[in-house]
Amino acid sequence: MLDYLTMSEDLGELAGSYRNILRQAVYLLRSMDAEGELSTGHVSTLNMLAAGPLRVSAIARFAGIRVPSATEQVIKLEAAGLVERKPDSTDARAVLVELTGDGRKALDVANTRRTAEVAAALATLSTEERLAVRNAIPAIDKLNAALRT
Amino acid sequence: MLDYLTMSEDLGELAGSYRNILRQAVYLLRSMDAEGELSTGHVSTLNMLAAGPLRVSAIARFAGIRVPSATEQVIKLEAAGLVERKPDSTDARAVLVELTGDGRKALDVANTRRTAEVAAALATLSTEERLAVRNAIPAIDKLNAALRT
DNA sequence: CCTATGTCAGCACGACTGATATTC
DNA sequence: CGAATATCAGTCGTGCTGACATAG
Repeated sequence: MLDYLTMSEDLGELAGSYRNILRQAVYLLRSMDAEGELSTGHVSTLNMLAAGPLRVSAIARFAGIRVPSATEQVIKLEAAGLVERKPDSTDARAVLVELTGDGRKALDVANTRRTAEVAAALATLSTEERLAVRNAIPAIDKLNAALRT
Repeated sequence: MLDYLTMSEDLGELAGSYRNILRQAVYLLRSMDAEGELSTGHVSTLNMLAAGPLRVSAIARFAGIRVPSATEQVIKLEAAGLVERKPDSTDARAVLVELTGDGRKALDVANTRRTAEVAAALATLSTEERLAVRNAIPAIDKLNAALRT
């Protein structure tokens, strides 16, 4: 009984800490936006396409946004010459969105810079702290998946 | 030399994983917005004020936004009756923003629901996974602070 | 006929820059 | 006078809902 109460208490406290971290993350991501480079949202979308073409509805699902919002993103990226829209030969309703060569280049530039920025911050941690972050990543992944439902 | 290369490689890999988690966090936070309740941004602002009154410029600094954006937030919260603006007796240029009783009540409701949501997700993890998350929080805090600069 | 896919139109929220008092 | 504080005006990005066309 005491154990149960203690654990509940800890869960709430841990949940509060985790909420704080989530909140920080939003501002962090935005602060990594740089002048004349891809925005965070565009980088996310292009990263999804790096593995291969996707339907607009699939982009929406993976990004956690509605289909019309995904359409809008795709239109902007197409106007910038970073993706192409092609018909799906197996389903005439669908549209396949594919990275262009320019898109892949721009994505590489953005990914390199952003990852370097995070790596530099990781370098300021102690070895133990880095280990703690590394060990938590699978659990955080699972946690995020649980929250998404 | 080999060690150095290996460590660099790991740093980049860890940085990429961390970027993935950051990206997820944005959508997670938004998905916790509920109908007829405070938005994520308002909850953040009110949480800052829970400890005591703050200047508009302090709110902007803590939230990582510009002063005009903070002013806008404060105006909306004031219109909703959740905060009050009072003059600073020590500096006539400044404005002190303070929680009202209604603001504290609304904040408690929102915090309780949001923390419960995260706690429920934490409950789906194993004890080891929860421990890994808990152990990583101080390091992630430090990491976020390093990225902010 | 009903569902799935994508687009368009119109709206809301929240950030930004630039300009403007007011006070230190 | 220059710097700091807050506000206002106007703009932009990005999400949403609702309506629609087209294809399965």
